[in-house]
Amino acid sequence: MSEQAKQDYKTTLNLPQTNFPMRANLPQREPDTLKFWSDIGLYAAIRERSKDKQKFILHDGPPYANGNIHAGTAMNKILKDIIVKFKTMSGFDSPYIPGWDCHGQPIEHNVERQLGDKAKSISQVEFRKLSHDFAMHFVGVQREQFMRLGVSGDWFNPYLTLDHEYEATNVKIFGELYKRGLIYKRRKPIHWCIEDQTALAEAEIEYREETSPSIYVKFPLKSEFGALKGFSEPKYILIWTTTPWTLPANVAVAVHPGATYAAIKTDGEILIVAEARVTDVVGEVGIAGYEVLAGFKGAEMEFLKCEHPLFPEKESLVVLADYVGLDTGTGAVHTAPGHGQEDYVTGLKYDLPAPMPVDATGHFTKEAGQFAGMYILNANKAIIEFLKDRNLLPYASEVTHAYPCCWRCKNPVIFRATEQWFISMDIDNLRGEALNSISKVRWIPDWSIRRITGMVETRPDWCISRQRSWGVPIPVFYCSDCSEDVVTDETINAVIDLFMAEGADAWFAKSAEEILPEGFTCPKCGGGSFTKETDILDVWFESGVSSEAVLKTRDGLSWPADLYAEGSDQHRGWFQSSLMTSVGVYHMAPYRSVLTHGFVVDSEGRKMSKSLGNVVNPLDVIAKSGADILRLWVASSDYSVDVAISPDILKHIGDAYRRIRNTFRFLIGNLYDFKPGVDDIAYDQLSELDKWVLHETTGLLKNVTASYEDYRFHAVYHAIYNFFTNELSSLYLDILKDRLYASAANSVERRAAQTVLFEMLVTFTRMLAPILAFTCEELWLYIPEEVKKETSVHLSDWPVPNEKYINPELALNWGKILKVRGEVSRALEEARNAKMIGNSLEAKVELYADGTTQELLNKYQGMLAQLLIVSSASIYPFFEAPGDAFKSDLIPSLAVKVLPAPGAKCERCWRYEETVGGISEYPGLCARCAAVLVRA
RNA sequence: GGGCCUAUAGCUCAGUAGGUUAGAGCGCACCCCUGAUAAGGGUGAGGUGGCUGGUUCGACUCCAGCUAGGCCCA
Repeated sequence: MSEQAKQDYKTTLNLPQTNFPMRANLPQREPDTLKFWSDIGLYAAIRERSKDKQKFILHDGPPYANGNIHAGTAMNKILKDIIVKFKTMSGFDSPYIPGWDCHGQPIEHNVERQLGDKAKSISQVEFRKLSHDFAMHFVGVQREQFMRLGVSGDWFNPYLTLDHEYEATNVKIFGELYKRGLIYKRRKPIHWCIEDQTALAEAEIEYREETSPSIYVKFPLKSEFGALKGFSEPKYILIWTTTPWTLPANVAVAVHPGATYAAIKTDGEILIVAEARVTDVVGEVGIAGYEVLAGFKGAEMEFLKCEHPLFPEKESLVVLADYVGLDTGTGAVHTAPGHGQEDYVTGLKYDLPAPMPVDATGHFTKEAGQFAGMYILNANKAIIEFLKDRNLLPYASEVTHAYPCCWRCKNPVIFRATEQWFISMDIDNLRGEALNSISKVRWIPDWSIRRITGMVETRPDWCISRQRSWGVPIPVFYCSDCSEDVVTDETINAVIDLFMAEGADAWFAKSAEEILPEGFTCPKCGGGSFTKETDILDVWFESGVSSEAVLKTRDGLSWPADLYAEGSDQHRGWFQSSLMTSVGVYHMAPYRSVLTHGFVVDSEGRKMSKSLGNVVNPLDVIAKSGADILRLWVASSDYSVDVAISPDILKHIGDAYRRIRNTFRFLIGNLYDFKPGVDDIAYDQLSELDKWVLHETTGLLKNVTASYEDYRFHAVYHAIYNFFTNELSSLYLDILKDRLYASAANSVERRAAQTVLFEMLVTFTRMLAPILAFTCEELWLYIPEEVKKETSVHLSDWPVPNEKYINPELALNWGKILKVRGEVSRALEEARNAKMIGNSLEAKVELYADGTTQELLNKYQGMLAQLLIVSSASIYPFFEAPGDAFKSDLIPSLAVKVLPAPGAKCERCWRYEETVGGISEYPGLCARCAAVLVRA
């Protein structure tokens, strides 16, 4: 037979034909799909199609509008999109309104940096304009990037925290909380730059090496102390400090409750020092000889009173604090609640006053007595001298240590207590209500509720004021006559109206009188002149009111949200700020369920950082491999813990993608001549193998649907991927090739196979659409118009399991048959290694079995060869098995003998058949193939 | 330092109310095919289950400690 003739037979086969490319080329193709979605107005079409369905509201947490997206934000948005797409397909109206957090210090900081020296000379209104433009620029950048991920949503009508209506919502909620009595004012220490005379955020602090005084100060003990009864010498608690200038604000001495303290007698006085520090302190102070009089726990000293070392008429209380260190110093810490975060917390605990004798320029006020008017950093010397004169300073030296400095002027900053606004957790039991609300929310994964509960139980009052420009002003007026805060329905409504009309900028441009209603007077004193609060709201307050600003005000949404889905850091952030503002006003959580995901880390589990060089940029991944690769990575990962990404991991995902794509390509390629609705074969006429695969597919569909509903997308991925590999590629599709290629094109057996393939194509395309948003849309193009009613797969319905396909009895038999098939594979491999066969069609298989195995094989005798992809298979009793047959370890009483297939190789179907040459017209063909050609 | 969380083959994941030789797919090695072909099929080798103790007849599974890592606080 010539090559020419062989070629001729090839043309008589029904080989796959398709334009669906094997290589995805996603970076080039995906933008076309995006354009298609845009052209057909996909998001609006989904809304229209879903308008009467039950709502499922995933409320978007607003990312911060600066910089490009990163792997974490990409993962977050993809997760949300998978959820929304699945919910949409499975019968819900699930609108998605993306949002952005547009105010705040980082943007302000960036604008200041861009402005350089000009920053100080422009007006607040001008500055806010620049900040606005900066934020809007990145809203645009991120919108493009999120859209490129394939995330569908109302992208050109997002919610922005700088929208007028949104700004007004803050005022409304503030007013409600104020009316309920939850908002109060109190002094709190903040970072303060005395050079620039401004408050600084943590991010604006840089730590530099600075030299400070290091002194020990004797605090004269005034109280009787049981442990030292009987000693008449003057007693002192010795404290250590590196900031002598904070001593005028001292109100307490903190000791560690669990540490042991020693009273040592020297030179006619008694010093109290932590026992662990005695040796060092004695050495530093230069005490020649001493005697330990007593030892006692720090806790025993609680509430003792000392004389203030600078102001003898004042007292300083001994308090307990866990943070007191015993590695350096004296084990007793000078405490000034106005000058330090820890001191402040201790002050709250003991209800201590927080005097603030330092003004904004860094000079002592008259509260500082004899030091009034001094510049604080120059006052160190004066204070040290004063203490020396009073014989209260046994030790003075210097230390070099990391000290917080201003990012701009590089000068050391100070902690300085200023008036701040707070939301109380306990005045009206907001904390209790919040905890109660938390218990009614579904938290995913379940450890999430422990985390949020623990945090809410212990969190301090929420400081909601910031000394900043770029944000929403705290809507409070002050009476010029009586200095009282003025917040009433009238003032709140006036501010709401103003913001609705002109935005929060107007607060900075207009006077109080211009904002307040004509003739408004102070409710307390009747005064008619007012000033405005200059602080703005914490941006967490702003994002916290998003459910109010979006879900309650826009058409087509509903409150509370069905789901919030954010990274685990939001337990402290948005989950809480949303909860508090909502509980404060409505006594309930703004969400029914909260899903949280881990952070993106590298393959070692370490956070991504430039210095480690392990940063994976999602934009690079999209440009190189495509957004669907990123989406598949998200789907494949268990996000309930941290999620790893690396070039290696992405390579594996790329391999998996190609496998999925090629399996689809095989389905499509074999359906080129199949007309659904015309060529379908009824279920009853399908082969058992076809029925088996429909049974398995239906089971898979049920599993996958349940996994989607539980937000367990990695289970979806693994189930589908394994099915493609095990059930389809290596089994069903491999077996089907003979039927599809060699049977007559219009034969029942081939049409039956195509009926099944088509069903799988449609089902799997929809099952994967929430994940492989682009690829499935591409696949959708290959589904005939007569069958699909929708222009986009994302407009189609979630597949419904067909109960008719469920056939447990059949599945049970096939489970056993496939086990036999596995054993035959082993036997064939042995024969292959022995060079007896290459292709399995070169083999004839003899199966030796007993009992139920034999019965089962007999039942399926007719399709055994096809199933095993060999040329012939026959069954014999087990006892007849030849000694050299392959013995199964897995199935007792099963042996397999592989022999070269008798007959000749059919030039068309490549099976070895004794019928080859039987029909003279086609001397090289088997009876089946000859018959096919005769009929054609 | 505190709270919450994680640690199963190179990778992504299963699993166990504590009980025979810990699973899957990928990857890898080798083989086959060349009519899914920058594809497809087969076989096989990979795990002292982060470490150390404890409870138990028996622990990957329970407890404690430690190590590494993550988020949030301090």
